[in-house]
Amino acid sequence: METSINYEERAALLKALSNPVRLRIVHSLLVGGCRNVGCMERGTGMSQSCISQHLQKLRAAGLVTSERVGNEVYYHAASAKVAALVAALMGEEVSGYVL
Amino acid sequence: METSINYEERAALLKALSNPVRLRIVHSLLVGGCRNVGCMERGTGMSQSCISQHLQKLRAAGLVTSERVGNEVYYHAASAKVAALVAALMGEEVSGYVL
DNA sequence: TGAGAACATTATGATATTCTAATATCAGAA
DNA sequence: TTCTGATATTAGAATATCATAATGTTCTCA
Repeated sequence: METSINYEERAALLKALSNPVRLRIVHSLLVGGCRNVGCMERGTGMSQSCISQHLQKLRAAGLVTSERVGNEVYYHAASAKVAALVAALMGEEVSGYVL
Repeated sequence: METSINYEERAALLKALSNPVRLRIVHSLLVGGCRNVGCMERGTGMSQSCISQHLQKLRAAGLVTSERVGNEVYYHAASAKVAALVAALMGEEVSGYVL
């Protein structure tokens, strides 16, 4: 059994994505959908606090980055690696994604 | 925000994989490593019960299948979809994997 | 049939996750 | 500066996860 691979780190990546709300958020970012919290609230029906906490987890895991523009904060998928993973999961083409 | 996609189901898939021990087990199956419980025990250092419970979760999520051969039970990765997902995560080629 | 090997299941305590409610921060407009 | 909208953080309860210990089950072989 392979022992040199960092399974902890990769499992943590999956864990950060393994929640329906977070997966939806990240997928939405990749397909050019919701980028700020308000839109995600409306899209998911979850509370503002809940969305914000999920975004915090995604940030902590390095899956998304954020950028403040005036009053709002805009999110982006952090890397091509994330895109590749989600594409494999969703059965979609990475070429259709936006970072 | 896309609403017709089943994020619940896909998140559940990720969740089943999002544990270091389970990820290692599935990856091992894909690269032709450990196939039975005893080998996984030795490879991970976890107890027999613990491995068995993880295998149960993997089975329940449809990630692996099992096959009894005499005294032992042999496991296999369940689908090409699983292989594609793990390949994307690990940065490996699906072509090097076995189902 | 009986013992032992290989695996599965159950019970349980410790820890983690996830949501809601309440409160705090931060930027722009009046 | 004060109000307001947008987002973040904190506290807390309900539920889920994970490892261990103990017990069941199933197969092989003597």
